[in-house]
Amino acid sequence: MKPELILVIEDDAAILFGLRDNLQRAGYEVRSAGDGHQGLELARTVRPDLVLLDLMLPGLSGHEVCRRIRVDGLEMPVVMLTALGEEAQVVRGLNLGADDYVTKPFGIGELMARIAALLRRHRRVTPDVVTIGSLEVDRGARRVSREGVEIELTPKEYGLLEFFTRKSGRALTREQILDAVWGDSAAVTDRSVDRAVTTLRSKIEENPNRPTLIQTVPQVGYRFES
Amino acid sequence: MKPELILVIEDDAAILFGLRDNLQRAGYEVRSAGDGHQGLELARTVRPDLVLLDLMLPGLSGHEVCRRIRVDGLEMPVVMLTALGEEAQVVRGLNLGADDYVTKPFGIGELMARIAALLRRHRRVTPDVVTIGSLEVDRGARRVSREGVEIELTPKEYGLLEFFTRKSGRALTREQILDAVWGDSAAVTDRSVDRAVTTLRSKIEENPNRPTLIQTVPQVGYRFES
DNA sequence: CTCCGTTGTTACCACCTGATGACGCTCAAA
DNA sequence: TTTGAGCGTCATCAGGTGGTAACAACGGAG
Repeated sequence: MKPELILVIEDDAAILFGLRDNLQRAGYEVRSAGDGHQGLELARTVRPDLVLLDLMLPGLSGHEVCRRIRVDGLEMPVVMLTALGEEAQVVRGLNLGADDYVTKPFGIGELMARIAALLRRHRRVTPDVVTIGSLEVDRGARRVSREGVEIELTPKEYGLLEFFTRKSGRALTREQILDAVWGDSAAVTDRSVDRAVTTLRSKIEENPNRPTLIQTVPQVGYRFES
Repeated sequence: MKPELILVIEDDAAILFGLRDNLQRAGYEVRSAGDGHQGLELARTVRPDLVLLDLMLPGLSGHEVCRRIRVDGLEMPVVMLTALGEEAQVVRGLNLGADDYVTKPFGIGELMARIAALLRRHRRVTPDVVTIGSLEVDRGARRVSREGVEIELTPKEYGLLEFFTRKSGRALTREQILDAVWGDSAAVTDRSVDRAVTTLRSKIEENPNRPTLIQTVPQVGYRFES
């Protein structure tokens, strides 16, 4: 099993050092950022398994980083680090989609246990390799195969498929798909979603004319079988 | 939307009363138990959406209750309530599968926010599905089925049915239905509602000639059974 | 019993939506 | 510079969808 990747967004170098040290000793891989913008960028690109997020940050605030992470559809657990006596802040953070918070100064044992609990719960919900019918999607290795033979997908095709696996069983609007797979930066028509779905179907469906994995939901978008 | 059900397992009557009061005011439905055995029994039978669990309990300890809940494969979030200065206990609790803990005395606002956050996260994974008699409407997947067999609906039919499920039990005028399902943009006669209801009935009613799910309310419109 | 307003049902067809082949732009590798 | 893969857009086409109309059925009022 690949070690789990934790992103620490924290501007206090001493605390960051302590966290990094403890996390690595516990077997996690660690990336870190010193301000909000850089942290958000890393969260988007390296897709950590969990984010440790200081509330007071230069650049974007911790709240804003958390909110944008959720807006982007990223689902990893987020743990807020706050100073004492900020209950109001905490409430706000939790409402923005944070999963937990820990008050500084914190017991390192407690923090590690919380992290382990969140990762365990999250893993239960999103396993690394997903099997739908005879199709196998290995999110860890970024590989797709059917009956052992690998299916080559382009980056966009894979991104679309991975998004589908994370939202399997739910009807997804083209807009949701665009936001998640293309990102809000790209100015793209939702016809492009259709196009991408067609090519993806041609590669992963047994019979692309009668798709079973990716269903069209008329007037809405698509649904991936669960 | 049905209110979410929270099970509180707590032996201190004063704290229990306060929790119950706050939870109900926040719109949750509350069940409670005063000892571990009874609490576990309730968790198994009523399947609450979340469990608030005191650590010190007569009968089974909070830890034991939590462990058995997980052993049983129940996946609802569990929040532990602990007294101050029990970090070791907390670590143990989190490792047993608790999702969070709160230290007494706690700020009620913080507790409520944590509860809301956990429910939100958990709900993201379990789509909301409504059951009327033997009919099952999965709003997340945009699917309808009866006894496991899927019923294919056109977009308009589904939109109409979903609207009905959201307003079930109330008589709805054709105008209300038009506004909600067709949108004010479309200039459509209210005979179209009749027609849509007819086709919908033909698909979802056991006996379309004697409708039970969608009742006609003469001179007004229709009512969906609740 | 008859008339009339309301609702159910069926047939028809204009329009829209989604699938897909073709094309061209961009970017990176050779 | 060339080449080719990736990908977004466009045009076209087939099939489904749903609105309208026309008629049937129903039920209440007089």
